[in-house]
Amino acid sequence: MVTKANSSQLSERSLYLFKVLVEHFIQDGAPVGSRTLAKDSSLNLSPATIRNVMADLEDFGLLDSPHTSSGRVPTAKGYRLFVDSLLRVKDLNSIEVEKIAKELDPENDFKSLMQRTSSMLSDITQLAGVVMLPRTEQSTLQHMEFVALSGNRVLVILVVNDREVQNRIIHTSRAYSASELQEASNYLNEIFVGKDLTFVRNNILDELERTKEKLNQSMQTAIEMAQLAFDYEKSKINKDELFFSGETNLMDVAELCEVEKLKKLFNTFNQKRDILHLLEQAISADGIQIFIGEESGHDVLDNCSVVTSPYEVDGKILGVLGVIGPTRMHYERVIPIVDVTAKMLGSALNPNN
Amino acid sequence: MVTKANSSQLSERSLYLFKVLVEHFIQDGAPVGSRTLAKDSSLNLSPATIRNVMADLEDFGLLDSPHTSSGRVPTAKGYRLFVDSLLRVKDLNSIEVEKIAKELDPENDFKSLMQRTSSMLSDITQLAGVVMLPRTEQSTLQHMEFVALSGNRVLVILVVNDREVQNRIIHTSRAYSASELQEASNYLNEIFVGKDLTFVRNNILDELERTKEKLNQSMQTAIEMAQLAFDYEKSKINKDELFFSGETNLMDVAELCEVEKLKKLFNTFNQKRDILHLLEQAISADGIQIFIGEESGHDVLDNCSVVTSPYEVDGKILGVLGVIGPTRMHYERVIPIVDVTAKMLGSALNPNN
DNA sequence: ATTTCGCACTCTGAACTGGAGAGTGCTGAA
DNA sequence: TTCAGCACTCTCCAGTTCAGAGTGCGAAAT
Repeated sequence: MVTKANSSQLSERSLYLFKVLVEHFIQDGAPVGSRTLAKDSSLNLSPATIRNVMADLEDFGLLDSPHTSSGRVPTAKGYRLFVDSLLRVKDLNSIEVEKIAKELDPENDFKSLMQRTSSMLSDITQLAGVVMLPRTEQSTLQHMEFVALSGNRVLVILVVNDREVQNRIIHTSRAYSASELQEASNYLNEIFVGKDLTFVRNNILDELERTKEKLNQSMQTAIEMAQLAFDYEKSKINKDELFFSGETNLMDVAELCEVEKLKKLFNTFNQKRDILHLLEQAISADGIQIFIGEESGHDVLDNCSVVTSPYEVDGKILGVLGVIGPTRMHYERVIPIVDVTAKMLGSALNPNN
Repeated sequence: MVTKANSSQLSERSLYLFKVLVEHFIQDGAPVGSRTLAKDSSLNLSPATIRNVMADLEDFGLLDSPHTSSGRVPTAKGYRLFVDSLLRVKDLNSIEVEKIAKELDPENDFKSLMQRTSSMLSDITQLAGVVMLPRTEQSTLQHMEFVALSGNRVLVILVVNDREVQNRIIHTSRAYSASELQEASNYLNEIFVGKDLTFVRNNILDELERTKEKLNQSMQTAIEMAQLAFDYEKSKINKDELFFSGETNLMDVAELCEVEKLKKLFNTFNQKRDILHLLEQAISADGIQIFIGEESGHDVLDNCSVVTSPYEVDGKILGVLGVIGPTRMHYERVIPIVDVTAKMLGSALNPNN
């Protein structure tokens, strides 16, 4: 299968025309025909010439025609070329930067900051926004506290990693007084603060058993608390968190507006698993990463692209955020928005500012 | 406009036929014609007779025909009559009761219990499930704790109402040591535990100022903490919480499967406001409450019904849960499910069991 | 050698058609 | 009061047609 184009490279002109075509398609959503492209390109070429070029581009796998006689549409490979080499990213105007900055008020607590970031992303792009906070490999216990509730229940509060708070309620065999619990938590904090949570879970009982000789009331209490508190610990910790927003924006996208497709897409969002998996791939990337259509490996995202960027504090990557939309999205606008948002979220999360 | 029916009451037979019609329609979703109904009713009446009855029912506003020559469909008023007087609720089989019970494991903490309840509701009904935890008028402070974080930040943990935990991070003017914070929280707990949160917010500074004479380090710390911690308190507290599940199930419902309608519906879910408003109406109802179509007053819910029930602990209503689905839903199944779930959630939340 | 023109061809989508099927309302007879 | 008969209405579907947009290719023009 030798390609008809007589050079293995596409000419400057072909690439230019390809770029114009993609831009036109992104704007309109309708397949682009030779006549339209001839007018749009301001190259003073006739439709017939354009047709030849388009045939070449099709041979290169950059274009496709939905049927014998309709205009051309970019393929996934075409989009890839477009975003990699042809796209000129627009700068954000200051109003938009301002708007982003305002939403990312560092005063907010962690979760609502994530939530707001994702909602801001969807708002400003009119697509779906997503922010991931990945499972932290290392969870350092920073503080531990027990609060007595009614009915033999005790509230356990764990502060980990200088920011996260985890609560759970445990049922105990008897009621404990506030001072007993205070003593127990003092005791446990003394031993385990600064240790990794996995370590704590694995060693807490041994540790306490080992020092059994100086067994006293507060120790006994501590043992029961620790046992219960870390019992189903495993299920709660190490769980990625994902914040979505603006899923409904995707309902306006022509490519997706069949109910069946939408249902699959929304179910994928709700399950979170697949999206997490996708975003995890982006976490090691250096900056903006773009998954186009099938590239993501999830066929629900067939007509979708995902634009992501990791966000970091002090050079340490904390998570990934991004935007999910149709393959046919305004990359030149979405890319800088994701980029700026990632940087700003990073600095909003920096405690030293 | 005199009705053609010669009595102002519908006959026993008419009501029976109406019931059969509604059941048939709920099953099939297609308008029911006289022939079909004649067969279904096992009354040995000819289609022509049935037609007369149907005309009467239409005069009463219970039925409607989409166009001149198609079968009849129940109106909102018709559904109302159906669920109020005609419906015989099925008992749940023990397998389903078992399933519900298993999901509502009382070990779980508050939020995830709500979440699981709603997800279980949607799962078992194949509709959308919703659980509301309404704004608590009364928020009693049960415990208060400060944890030092890096970078002049302090984590404030408030335990209120014997179950809820609220966290926020405040930025302080200088770094505080753990023991300083411990002292401050001890001090504040001593004074304010058991008080209403609104009261605390309004009086905390005065209170501390009043006792200024014995001003010392821990007092000063306490003042700064309290000031910051309760500063934007108002925005966090008194916020209703709403847990949705299975919204995508509604995408299968024929009546709603236009993208435009779905979008409006999903946006309504996301905003939560309207749904909260609706559920708040149900909170004072004694048991199961059903909103049919337009009755809800929200026109996004035009083709939807909402079946709700409050759930309570020790006779005190805690919140409302329910199911949202098409008007054409299997009420005889959904109603007992909502009913049982509400009761079981109540008992799962009861600390004394 | 590239570009262009002309032409036959293909495919889509909207508009129209006719017939089958389901259902109705009404009238007059049982 | 019930029912059979009948004319009528409306929907839905399958064809058919037709304009419009676009293509590919060969031959002419530059």
